Amino acid sequence: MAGTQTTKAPPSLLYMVKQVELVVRSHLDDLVRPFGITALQYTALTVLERHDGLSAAQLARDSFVTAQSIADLVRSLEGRGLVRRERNPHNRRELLILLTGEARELLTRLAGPVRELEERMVRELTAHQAEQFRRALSKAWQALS
Amino acid sequence: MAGTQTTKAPPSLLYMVKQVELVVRSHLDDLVRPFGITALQYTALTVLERHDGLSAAQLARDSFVTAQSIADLVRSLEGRGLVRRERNPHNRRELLILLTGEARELLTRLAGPVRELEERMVRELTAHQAEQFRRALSKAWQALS
DNA sequence: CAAATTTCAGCTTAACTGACATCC
DNA sequence: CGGATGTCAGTTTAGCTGAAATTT
Repeated sequence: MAGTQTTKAPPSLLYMVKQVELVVRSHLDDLVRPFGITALQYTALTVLERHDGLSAAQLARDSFVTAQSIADLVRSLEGRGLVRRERNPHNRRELLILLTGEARELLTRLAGPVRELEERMVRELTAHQAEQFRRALSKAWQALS
Repeated sequence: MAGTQTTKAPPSLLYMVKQVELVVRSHLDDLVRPFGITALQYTALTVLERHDGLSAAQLARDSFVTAQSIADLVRSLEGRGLVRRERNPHNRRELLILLTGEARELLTRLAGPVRELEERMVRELTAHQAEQFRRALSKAWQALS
């Protein structure tokens, strides 16, 4: 104990990351709820948008979760008609996960609102600061992975 | 649709925030596991460290969760001897949540490792960039709250 | 046979809602 | 009584583990 503390310690960076993620997820849930999906499912769809035809095992490795957890998520997306699964012709044990046309339409309709949310998140920053913010997040992710 | 996309869209800021939070929580869980608590419980303790004697209702409002969820968390911390609850003498329906000496010792012992984790997160940034990162997180949180 | 992928069954945790009692 | 706080009971969701089947 180094003397009496006159100013409170600021929230840690770790805490602030958590708080930002919490409030982002809350807003994202509001945006996607009318489409009958959760923020988690939406995020999985955007991952597939960048890497269509991933297998569940690959998706799981990229997401820090077990294959089992991904299986549940994919099953729910398949039930909603947003993904279909197809055997990899070169490796018959793999099931490739592919976006359906309905999913692509959903992603197109959500692109604007999601971009607005993202712009709102950085509205107090200059364009340069927003870019630095992106780089800092990327470097933080790399440094801890 | 502005023509054919030749380069993949980068991950969105929203996605990167989520990924950083995920990997931070994973490391934090590793740090606190030997003490028999979860990252979530540790985070609650650090909130109480900054605002000791909060009521469960206040804690819930600050954390975007229901009073019921906080009650479960507080009960588990009380069972581990890390907080005690005391009636507010001026308002007998309120139960103030107070850190115990054991919790303060635990926080002291974890302070170093947690600081190291935080330093690792920003090790690819200059001191100035790390400070800007903190400000960007703070502004993003405010803009969405 | 060994490793990778998927699937099946069951479990745990952390959130939620609703109903209720207590207190100011 | 009305509003805030806390508690009790039950539910849901998202993650987990372990075991088994299939393919390379």
